[in-house]
Amino acid sequence: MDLDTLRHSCSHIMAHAVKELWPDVKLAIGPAIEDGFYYDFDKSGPFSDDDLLKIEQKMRQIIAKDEQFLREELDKNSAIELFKKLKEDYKVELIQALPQDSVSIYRTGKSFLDLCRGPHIKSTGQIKAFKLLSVAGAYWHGIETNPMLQRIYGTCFNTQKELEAHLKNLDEAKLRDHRKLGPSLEFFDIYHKAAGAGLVFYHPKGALLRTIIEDYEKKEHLKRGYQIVITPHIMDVSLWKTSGHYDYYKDNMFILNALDEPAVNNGEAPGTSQGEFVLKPMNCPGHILIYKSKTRSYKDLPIRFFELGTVYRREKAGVLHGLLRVRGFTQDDAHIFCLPHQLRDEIEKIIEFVFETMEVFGFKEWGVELSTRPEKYIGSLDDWEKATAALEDALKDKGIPYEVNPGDGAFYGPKIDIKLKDALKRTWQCATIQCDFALPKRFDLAYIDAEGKEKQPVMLHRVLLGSLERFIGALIEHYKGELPLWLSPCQVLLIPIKDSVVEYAQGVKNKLEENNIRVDIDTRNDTLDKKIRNAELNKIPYCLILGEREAQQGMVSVRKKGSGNQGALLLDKFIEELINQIREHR
RNA sequence: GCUGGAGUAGCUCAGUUGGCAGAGCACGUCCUUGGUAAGGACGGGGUCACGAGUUCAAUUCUCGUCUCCAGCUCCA
Repeated sequence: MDLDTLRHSCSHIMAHAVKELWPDVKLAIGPAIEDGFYYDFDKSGPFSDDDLLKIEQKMRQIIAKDEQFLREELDKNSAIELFKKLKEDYKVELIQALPQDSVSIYRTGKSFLDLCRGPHIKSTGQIKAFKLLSVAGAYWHGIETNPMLQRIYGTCFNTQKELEAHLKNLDEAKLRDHRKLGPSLEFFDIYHKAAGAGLVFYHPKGALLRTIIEDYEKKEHLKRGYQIVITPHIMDVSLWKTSGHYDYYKDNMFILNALDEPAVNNGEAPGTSQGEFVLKPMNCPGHILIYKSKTRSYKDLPIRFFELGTVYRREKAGVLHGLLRVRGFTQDDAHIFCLPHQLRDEIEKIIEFVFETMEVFGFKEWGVELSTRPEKYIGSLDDWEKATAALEDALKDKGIPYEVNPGDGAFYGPKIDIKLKDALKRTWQCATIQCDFALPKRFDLAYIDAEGKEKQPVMLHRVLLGSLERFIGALIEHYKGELPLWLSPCQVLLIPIKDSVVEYAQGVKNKLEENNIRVDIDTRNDTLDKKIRNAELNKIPYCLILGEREAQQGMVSVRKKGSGNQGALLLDKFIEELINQIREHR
């Protein structure tokens, strides 16, 4: 049975049940979605968890009756009359918006009918396995100013077994939640009371993880002809007016008043700032200023500036979510200034860089999307076409399948988004490549061409991991907190069995550290079993158990996370094997 | 920002129909010196999210604020 049809029918049965329990409720829409279905209702009070159980029960009764789904065609006007009589205002509105002359409705049982294009299953008895999951508010037509309806989510499968597997998968996702794992592994926390919401504090282990990631990225960027730059966290408001960010995102920027400061006169907007500064929400204007600091020749291009740039955005309270949406985060951000004919090659290089980086971090699958010009945009239509074509050509050149998101681009240019898929096949927005003719124009960027004439360079914005915060969240969930060896903040934990071997353990620690292995030592007064348990819970890749036997022979007893005792090895041998394994991992 | 739910020790959670606040883990001290996932005893730790109101008395009831959770809208 086609799952979409099954789920769509299941959502009708849910609406049927709701109408029987609460006849005054008005129906909105109820489609099948990925993994399930929902139906939006207009009801005066909220649905409680108990109500969900009641609805499920009623649905089971309707399913037990095995009522037929009967299709009827009606002309538009009589359909409008019918739904007006039923006081289904939302349905009336839907029908009025439909272009065709006739509409179809479906009846189930004596009492229930619904506007619907279909198709549906034959009868309600074909539903074998379903569950209602949650209630949430949702705007009518998804528009913020419209009334808020109540949406009930549910899911439905062909067999009970598949349903249970899906529910288990949902539980599995909960176990991987970075908001739980992150703090419990002492990677980070997100204080709310003392500091404010949406601000991340990296604890030593998380800061170490981030440092490892940053070091890797710096090295790779230098290798590929990028130059590392560092720009200020606050910059005069006039700069953001020039860039256009102020007009588009003023409400989402942190604006600092420093009225005792004299107005900045940067020659561009004299006197406009009156000592107002903006906490940077983007790194591009900073990089642009560096580009503009001297005359550039066509021979210098492409110029690739890379910055681990920390930006702040005043996100609405309701959108904050763990490490995925925060108010302060660090991007692995680069801006590439190039000649028009270099554009495609640069884009292709970036795409290769992205894919290689994803693989190094252990992500094997991804989806690619091309987003085009939005309603609010700057720049000329001609430039937008050129930019979009450049991105599209690069994707085609590389033979990369992609989907198009019309109108989803940035205000200054179209973009390619690369969404990686984790171990549970969930997608994470990380890399993005944006083509931009607009900012070079606004900032009057130039290079001198072979004939000595001033020309305008093209600019690419791109991030690989996106926000390091979000990426670390993705890593934690992908690996369930069990990071690969090369990323583990602590790679080896030394466990001396008793006080008399602590000195030996200290020697082992020094030796490992000389080989750049990250190592901790647990000298606390706990039993061996307890220390091993702690190491497992902290997801440390290797433990070395050190007692009299090992100390006498210069050996270490190796315990691998998840696979237990590996037996004893000479210390040198262990180090050799470990180093090989770290290399192999990436 | 919107709709709904929630907030008790560092963590996981009991509890008080309005009358001195509880457990396990974690932490500290002592005993124990161990061989591959929790050794034992004792102890410290709380403005019961915050602010008002009702009351002889509020962690408990009412209102407001903040934060978190499930979504919606948004995401340069």
